[in-house]
Amino acid sequence: MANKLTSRNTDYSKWYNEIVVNADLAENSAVRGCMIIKPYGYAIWEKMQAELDKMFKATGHENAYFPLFVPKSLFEAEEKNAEGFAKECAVVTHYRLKNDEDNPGKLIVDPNAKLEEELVVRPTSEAVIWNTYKSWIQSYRDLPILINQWANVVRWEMRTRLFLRTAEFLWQEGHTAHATKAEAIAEARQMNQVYADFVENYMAIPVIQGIKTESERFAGAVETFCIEALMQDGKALQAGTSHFLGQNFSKAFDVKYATAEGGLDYVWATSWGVSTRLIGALIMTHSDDNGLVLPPNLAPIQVVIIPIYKGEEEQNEVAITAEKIKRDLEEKNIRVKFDNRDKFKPGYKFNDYELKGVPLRIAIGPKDLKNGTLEIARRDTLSKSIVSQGEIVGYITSELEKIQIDLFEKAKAFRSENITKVDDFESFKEVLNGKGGFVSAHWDGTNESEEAIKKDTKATIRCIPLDNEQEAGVCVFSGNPSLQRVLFAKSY
RNA sequence: CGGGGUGUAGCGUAGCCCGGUCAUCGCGCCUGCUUUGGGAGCAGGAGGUCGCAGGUUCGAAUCCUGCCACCCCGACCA
Repeated sequence: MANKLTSRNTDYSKWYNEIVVNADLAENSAVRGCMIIKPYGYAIWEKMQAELDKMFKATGHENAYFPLFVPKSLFEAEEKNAEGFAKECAVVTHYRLKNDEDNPGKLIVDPNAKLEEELVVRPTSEAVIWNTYKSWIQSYRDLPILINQWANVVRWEMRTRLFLRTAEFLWQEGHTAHATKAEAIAEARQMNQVYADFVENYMAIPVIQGIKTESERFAGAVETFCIEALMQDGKALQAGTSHFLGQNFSKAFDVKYATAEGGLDYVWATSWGVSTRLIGALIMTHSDDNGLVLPPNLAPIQVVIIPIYKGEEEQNEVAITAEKIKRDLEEKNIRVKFDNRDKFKPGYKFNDYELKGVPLRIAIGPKDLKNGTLEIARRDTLSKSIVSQGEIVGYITSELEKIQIDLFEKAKAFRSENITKVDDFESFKEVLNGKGGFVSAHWDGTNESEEAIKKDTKATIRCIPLDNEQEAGVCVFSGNPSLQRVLFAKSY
């Protein structure tokens, strides 16, 4: 039987809406494609932010904040970058409304309040930041600058998709400046590694690190590193990118520094980012027909305690033990919720927390009080076991660790099954249209073949894996010689 | 912007061809009683300018015209 969440052409938004997010803002279309993140979903994002932030700090970065608005003249300074984003920019042209004389109670844009220069709502912040760096950098002593910003950005996509491609999204963007090319490349690679570590260790999503081909590269970058994940429906998802920007931005914004040797040189740059898209990746990697499945390391609630009772007296008795277990677990820094609401029955709560993806559930009722036991249920496997109250803290602690590992291993096994090597174009198409997933195939390295394949199959080159095995072969499309296999997939 | 489709309560829907007790049903919401180890049952209740504006008609959710919005497929994409 087809799993709702894993079958092809699934409307994931149904889950999103029920569980974390409501994208439906208004009858008024202007904000279509934006998302409302509900408290529970935002708690997941906060947890992700906290962990990423620690990793950024550990690698020497600091947080700062730059403006939302980018004067058009700044925006267009780096031509390739500007061109790449031009088609999806929201632009502020006026700064005032006034009463509509023909339509009492309504407002119109005041034509007298037209801005001299339009303001682009940032789709990314390179322009503002490099314009600022210009005044911060004079000497090699000012380098490196290692800054990250947590912000929202706007990209007016033709077609939006909850979490994966919303018109506005939350992200972090790191922007660094370096004295040497080697240092900047090392930084870009390092941050890609940080992303891979975070996504694998906290989100339990296996990723492939690689570099993008020219056509998939970030506009304005010399090299784009990425992490690519595979969703349950066989489509690939770009989960994060880290760019080596060369001297493109320092030249565009004229950011030069005095070298130690007394010369003058342009600065080397990187930028890197991950976004709320990762929440989408989380849902689409682990969840099942019963709702979300959250890895313990990110779950806002790791353990929920559900009391079972008849009557107020029994409820009070159960609550005493439940509260004690809650305290014991919290002492071990486990995030616990005791849901003692009388308005809902146990069965309802069971389902509710399954929908929310809470990793472990403890049920406690009269039987357990009598026997000194508890019923523990795992969200990922839906299995139940009876544990004695005295052993509960140790049991929960090790189960949470186990779930974290099991989720990752399960996703990794799925991915392994869905990387298929093919050597001719017929089987290439067959795999893509059949089981999907990544297709590992030889490619001659030309734009033309890549483009032709995309046109024919809708598959793109997701990446050239880092440390890729070199292997002579022939391009699956053109038959020309090839040095290595690359990963193709249909993607979000 | 090209090709297809839809718009009825907070959500999901029936009715539209063939105009007239047609505003239907489910979920959710409110009240009361009974319930509580896997989404409770019964009884009662609240909630709708049938996307908007015209038109045809004695009468329009239903037919006609115009407009608006949204969804799916393409170009774009963290």
